Amino acid sequence: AGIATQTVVEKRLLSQGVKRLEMGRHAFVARAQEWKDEYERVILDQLAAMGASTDNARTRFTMDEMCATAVRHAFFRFFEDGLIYRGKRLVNWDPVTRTALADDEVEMEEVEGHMWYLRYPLVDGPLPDGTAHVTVATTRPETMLGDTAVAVNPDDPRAADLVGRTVRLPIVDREIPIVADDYVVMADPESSDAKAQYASGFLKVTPAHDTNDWEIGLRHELPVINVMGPDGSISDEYGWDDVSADARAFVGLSREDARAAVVDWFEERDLLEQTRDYTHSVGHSYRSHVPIEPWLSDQWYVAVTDDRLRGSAIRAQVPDQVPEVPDGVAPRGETPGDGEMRFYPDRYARTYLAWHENIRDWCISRQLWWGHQIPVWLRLVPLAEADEHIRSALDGAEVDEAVLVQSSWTDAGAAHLVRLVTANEVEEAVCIPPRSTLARLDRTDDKTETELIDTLESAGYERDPDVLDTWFSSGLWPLSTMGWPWPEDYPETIGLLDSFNPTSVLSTAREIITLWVSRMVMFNRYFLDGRLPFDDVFIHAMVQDGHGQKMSKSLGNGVDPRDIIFSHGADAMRFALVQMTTDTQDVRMPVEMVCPHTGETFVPEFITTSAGHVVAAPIQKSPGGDGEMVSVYGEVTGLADVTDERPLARNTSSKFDLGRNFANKVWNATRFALRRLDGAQAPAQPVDLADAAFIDRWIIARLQQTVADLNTAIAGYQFNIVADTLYDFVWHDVCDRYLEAVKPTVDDDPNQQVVLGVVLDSVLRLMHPVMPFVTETLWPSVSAARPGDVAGVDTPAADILAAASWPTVDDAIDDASIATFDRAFALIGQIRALRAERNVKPRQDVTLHVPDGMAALIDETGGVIQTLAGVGSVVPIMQGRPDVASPLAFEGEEALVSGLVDEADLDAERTRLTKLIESKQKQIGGFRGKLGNEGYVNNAPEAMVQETRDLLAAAEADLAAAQAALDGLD
RNA sequence: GGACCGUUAGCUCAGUUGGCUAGAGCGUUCGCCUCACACGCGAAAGGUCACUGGUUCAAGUCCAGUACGGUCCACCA
Repeated sequence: AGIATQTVVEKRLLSQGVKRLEMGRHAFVARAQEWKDEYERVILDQLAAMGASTDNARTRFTMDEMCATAVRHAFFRFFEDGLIYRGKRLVNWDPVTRTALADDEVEMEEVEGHMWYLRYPLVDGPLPDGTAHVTVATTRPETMLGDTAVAVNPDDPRAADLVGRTVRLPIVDREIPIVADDYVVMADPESSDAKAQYASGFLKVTPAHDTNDWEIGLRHELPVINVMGPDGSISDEYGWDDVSADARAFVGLSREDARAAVVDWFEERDLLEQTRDYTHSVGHSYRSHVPIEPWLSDQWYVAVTDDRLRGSAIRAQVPDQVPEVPDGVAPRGETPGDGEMRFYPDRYARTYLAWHENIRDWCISRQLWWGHQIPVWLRLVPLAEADEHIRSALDGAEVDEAVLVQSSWTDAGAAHLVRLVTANEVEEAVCIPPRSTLARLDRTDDKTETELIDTLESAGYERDPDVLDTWFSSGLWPLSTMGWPWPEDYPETIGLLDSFNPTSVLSTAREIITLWVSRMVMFNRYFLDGRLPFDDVFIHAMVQDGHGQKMSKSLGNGVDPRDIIFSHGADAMRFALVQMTTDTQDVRMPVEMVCPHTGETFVPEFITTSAGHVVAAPIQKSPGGDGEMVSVYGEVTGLADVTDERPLARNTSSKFDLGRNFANKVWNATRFALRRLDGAQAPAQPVDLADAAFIDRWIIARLQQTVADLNTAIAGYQFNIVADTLYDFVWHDVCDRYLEAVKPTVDDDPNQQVVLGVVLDSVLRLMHPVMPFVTETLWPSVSAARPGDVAGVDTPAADILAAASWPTVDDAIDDASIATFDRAFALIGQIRALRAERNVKPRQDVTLHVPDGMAALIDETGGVIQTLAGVGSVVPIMQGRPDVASPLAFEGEEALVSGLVDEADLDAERTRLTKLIESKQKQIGGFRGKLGNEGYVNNAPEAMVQETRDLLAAAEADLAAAQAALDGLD
């Protein structure tokens, strides 16, 4: 619910020829609701397609009745506690759509404009040095009608003579003071700062039409004169009451026309000193794309700078991320939640802190129809007609100063905010709580909500037409979705607040730390006695397109997850995304498109059209060359402006191939294993690993190591490590090594069948969070097929994988088996390399002639080396050298492989061994260099130095073995 | 203007308190339709870790600066 939605709905209606103002508020909100329902379905479809484990019975929308109650209750509480106030402030006003915009809805654009230098004559005549005027430099001459001062930097040499004097404002004939203010940039043509180059040293101060001037106005207590109306035209109806005869001619002009007219007026009277071209950045409305107008209007604010809100948000941070709260914030205390909120990665703790240190009160009113309407009724009455207690409360108050008083609208004792709008007119504001809160207030009258509103409206009150900023209701999310404040009114929510608030982690995007995270923390802590809404905040990376641009709807470079699911499947998409989730700030995803007609894949181009939009497609130049024809997948759809057309093609990205292949691998591996487990008998006892084959002890050890690694990674929100760990274990250890190794033995080894079943079962459990669909699908078959348990591996049965327990780890991981396997695999690697080099067919077994040490390893690993390296027989090397054999050096010993080829190729052997010798020599050189360095030997940890010595010894032994082999060739 | 992120193999990226010979996937090259999987199996080639300086026995990793790309904030920082 927000400005974007209203804009989209408005645009849609307009395309049907319907205007918002004509259809009326009620009908418009109904249309917006329809639009929201449509997109809600899309979003819920996406979530379901992606396999989000959400409780769909508790889907919530921030404008649901339950959430609306929370919003109104929260507003009422803040109002009563004096944390909501009303004040005149400059807002970012869009004169076209006539709405105020949030700062983040303003887009800064570089504009090529002018700097005009205007002369304002001194009132009391020239100075002794002849100075008769001051020259102000401005890019917005039309606002001079509202000038109430001229400012100069106190360090400016001219300040001494001029500060305290007055100038006569041309056109308006208003006498305004010259004041000293540090904000003013001093003129310096040599400066690298454009502002100083263009400055005259004198700044016209227009508090009603410029945010900086507003601040200066506050510092010098300057009058605020608003000379514009809501459409941006010059007007005398919004606070301008000294309109001179000359100025009268400007009233009614648009701001653009007024600018030209003011410049002409000055030029005609020789008061325009000069005009220079000037490029500067100007805030534009993201809706209408016109320059925004800083405009004075009445808005509602939340006093987030109050220590109860800002201070509480800061105190929530863990001390090791924020050791000390900043000055002006109460220290952490015994309040629950203090010092308990942690950001991942760490750096975002500083982002959050910096925002709160510099926070300003939050303008929460929006001139929209779509949203929670502000629950306040307002009326203006002459001071004389106000209630006695209001008059006395306002006694001595200044204009615009708001005062909370006891309300007279009901005897509930509720608050009532009053404020002098002018010296003799008072604005009364009454907040009405939601029905459920009203019913619980301790009061003696029995008026219902409707009756109260009737009473107020018959007394001349009208409801504020504005709605609340989206983030006001979003900030209440952890509360409003759990039935707060009155769960007893929603039986299905009873107990939820205590179960899910605080929740363990909030996962969100960094751009939302200020908008949303901050507000949730402030609100939750305020309303629940300090309780945090969540303990951890995980800020994930953002996906950018292949060019490093952020994906966005308006750019059209975003990707619908359903398109990826269509091309690769949900599990593949999830796996790839998890793997991309590193702790950096952003990740790139090259986007391709698939043409629905030809099936061909192409990289879309994004072009900015004359309308300022971007579309994707192969681009063709129009024949006339007077514009770009946009051809969407072969069909020319017209010139440029096709942003609302959903592309006919689907997006895809080769980024997801890896995940698709992995899902396929798991499926096939399971298929294979199930076939081998078919008919397996359940043993009476869990298998004791001491009785198991070496390869079984190894895979269980690797399983346990993997579980431990996954647990660590998950606890630290290191999701890319989770994906990589799973991939490495499942693909390489389970599939490439274990499954291959057990092929010859598993059919006849009941214990191995049990281990295989347990490994398979565990793999599915470990992979389920990342790839839920394929694993859940395989689960029933695997559960049924696994014959038994392995002692020490806890995998209790479960009907549904989603609800199956996570494997627990035995503390004592069999590291020895892992180390032994690594040695064996190194030998396997050598034999395989040899086979590849000689083009030995996979089915062709070779013979390995081994020395004693290697024989022990082969023995210990029980056939693994033979199976994985394609070794048919192992014979002691002492029995003699075969005629045709290739030597290899392993752990300092020489072995021979025969059966590779029929004829010896001595040159190939020499080349290979020489290469090996060179590489060993290089290694040895490195190790010796290190050990020869006294600094290293003396300063590095002893274990590391010893390790280097061992490595050196091993490399030297390998070198000797390789050298012996080379010599043996002759 | 400020803050933050990135720059490592042709491409997309790992590399958490500095420490073994800098890794993965894709792509490339060679050999395989080996009875789970060609979305596969085995092997190989490929990197002066953006640049400059510094700290250290030791720097992809820490510090300072530069260049390029990106994100956010902009009254403030």
